[in-house]
Amino acid sequence: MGFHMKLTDRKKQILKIVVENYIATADAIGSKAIVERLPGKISSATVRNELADLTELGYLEQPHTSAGRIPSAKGYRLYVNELMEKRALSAEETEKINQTLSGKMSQVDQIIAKAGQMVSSFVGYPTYAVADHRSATSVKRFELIAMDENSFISVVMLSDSRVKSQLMHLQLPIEPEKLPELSHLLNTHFTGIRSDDMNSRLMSLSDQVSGQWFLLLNQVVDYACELLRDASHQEVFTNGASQLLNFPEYRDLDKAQDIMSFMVDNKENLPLPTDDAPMQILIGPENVNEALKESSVVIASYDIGDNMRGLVGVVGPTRMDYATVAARLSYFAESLSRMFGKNNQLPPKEEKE
Amino acid sequence: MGFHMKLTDRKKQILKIVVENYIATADAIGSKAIVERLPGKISSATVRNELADLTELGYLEQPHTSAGRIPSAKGYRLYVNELMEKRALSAEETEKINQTLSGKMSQVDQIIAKAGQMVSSFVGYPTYAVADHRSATSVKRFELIAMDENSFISVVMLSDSRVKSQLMHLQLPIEPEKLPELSHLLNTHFTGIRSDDMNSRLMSLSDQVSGQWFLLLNQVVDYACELLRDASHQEVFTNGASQLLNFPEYRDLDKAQDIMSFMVDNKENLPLPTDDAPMQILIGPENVNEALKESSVVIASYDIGDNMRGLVGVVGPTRMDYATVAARLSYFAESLSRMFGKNNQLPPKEEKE
DNA sequence: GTTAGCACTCGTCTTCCTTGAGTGCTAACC
DNA sequence: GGTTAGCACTCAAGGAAGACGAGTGCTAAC
Repeated sequence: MGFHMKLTDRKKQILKIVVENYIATADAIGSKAIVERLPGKISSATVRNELADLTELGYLEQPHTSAGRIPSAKGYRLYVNELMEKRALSAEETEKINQTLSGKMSQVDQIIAKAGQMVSSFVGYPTYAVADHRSATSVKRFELIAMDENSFISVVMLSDSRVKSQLMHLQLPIEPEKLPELSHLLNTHFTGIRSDDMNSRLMSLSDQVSGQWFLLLNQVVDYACELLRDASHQEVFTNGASQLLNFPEYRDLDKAQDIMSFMVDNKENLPLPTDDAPMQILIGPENVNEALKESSVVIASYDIGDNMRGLVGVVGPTRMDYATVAARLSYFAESLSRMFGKNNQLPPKEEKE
Repeated sequence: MGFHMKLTDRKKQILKIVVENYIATADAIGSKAIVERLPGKISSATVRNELADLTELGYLEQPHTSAGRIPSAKGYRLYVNELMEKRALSAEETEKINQTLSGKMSQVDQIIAKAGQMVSSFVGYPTYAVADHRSATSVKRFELIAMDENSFISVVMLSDSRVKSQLMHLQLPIEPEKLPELSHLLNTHFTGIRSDDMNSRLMSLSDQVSGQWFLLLNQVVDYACELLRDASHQEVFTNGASQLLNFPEYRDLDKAQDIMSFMVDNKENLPLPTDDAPMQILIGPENVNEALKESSVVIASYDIGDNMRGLVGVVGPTRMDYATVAARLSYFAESLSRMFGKNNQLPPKEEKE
């Protein structure tokens, strides 16, 4: 048996049958059952020979001597790369997706969260969703609004077009007329910079402004720093994690516990795409994370606004239905890009400063 | 055997032993083991007689003829109401809580979410957290900030002191000077009312303002409506749901699936307290929700700001360690109230209009 | 009211056996 | 050479039978 021998067509065909059978039934398949699904008339003994070869080459595994064959991670990989038929979505499926998308969504966080939710219910696997900031976030604009003499609202617009605001209170009263002046100060000194630089800027102002003003500035700058920090390690939304318990591979309570706690409590280190491909598939041990070594992840990204992308990851057992998931997920991602991408939502903006 | 016969002290003592044993081990206990934990010298036959009585009265159950006794829901209830010793927290425990609480939190949503998280890790059971608006939310103040001639920021302050804001785009350009005028319009007509009434108000303005202005108002009012709607069915945060899988009562995959999907995907109808008691315990079948009939929930509430309370619920099997959970949870709730309650955070405000 | 004694119940664990799907190998075939 | 029939072998799964033992309920005596 050669090392880098190219697989014969028949071997590939058999591998494909094994993979698809396992995806559908979670059961090993034997030579006899394979013969039935193979087009020509071939004896089971022949198939057994082929199976032995495929096993030796590492594409298949047998759980125990008399149990038929199941795909190995390497087998899945070959299947995904070469054998899998890119499924086209049926008219009903695209229709259903379009319908799901038609509800209006306004805020970025909402789009991200909702996207995960929609994908999950549509592909039938749990998902996670997160925003991907392509470049460092900074503040684009400050605005202070007087409420009464002891409190005011500070509004902070970030470079990714999100706007955040909060009510703030003061120890000492301030005349409302002063606020525009302070806003101006903030806008001239604290926009377009990274959160790390904010404090030093603030310090350099400390002798130019009165103590009372300084306290106020400090409050607002603190708030902005907090926002920028949050922006860098973004919230991860997960959906439908409990669906995992339906799959027989997580019947083992320990495995279920592992994967669930990872999806629910440890969301932060779910995998992010490593390159710019529109879609990426990580199969079993290809996942760096220990808790995912027996699971697979399909990740897609889509555009929202400028300088931002949304990510959706689908999580399932290694025998996940890659063909269907990939088809649906990529259609989803494309639709989302079309709806919320740069061209559609935001008028082009030049970067500040 | 009388109907409303008051239980003898010995019966109560035995019930207590059964409950606490079951809480600790999840196993039924028999007469012989009970004798060992009972102070005086009593024979197992006597205990058997007592057990038979308690079973007939509905406080105990036997899984099968030769399996000892476990508490029924009624037994738990008696235990919680009368027998449970209110645990005092140890110095280390209060210290640990205080330490956990010392990190600063600014925004209301953050407090809610963080509280659930902290409680979960501290009581060792999953929790859920939600904000409880005591009175209907309305808009307190609008503010529009010009960005460029095609876009502006609308800032909406709600009656519960939260401030939300969003960037909005216009089809037709508008002169920035007009915005204060429009803000004023919004503040006079759309503050202090319920979201249901907003549309009719908007309609009544439709012939007083130009079409272009109307579009803008419409956009802002829509946004406000959305916020008010969100406020009424508030987001529910859950934490540590996967811990449930540790408990033997959820070893059954179907039950695990039920409770997990309830905690993760169906959070909205986790129980809210039915009265104003600072803490409430719902035992097994006392829960209205089908998925919780075999679980218990301990709910506590705490004050944040004016007109708002935070809720934390602890979810676990019926044999949850009520004494410990209750002690820790109530200390937590009190501490949170002390930190974020009316007196500390917000200066008193009179209601608008 | 309490206790000792005893027959009885019933879930759990272990052992042993059967069954059958699936394999790998050999030898014959085209 | 690849292909096929035949056959002995393996091994997980499922079921039956029995031993074990924790726990009960009842009776009769204290």
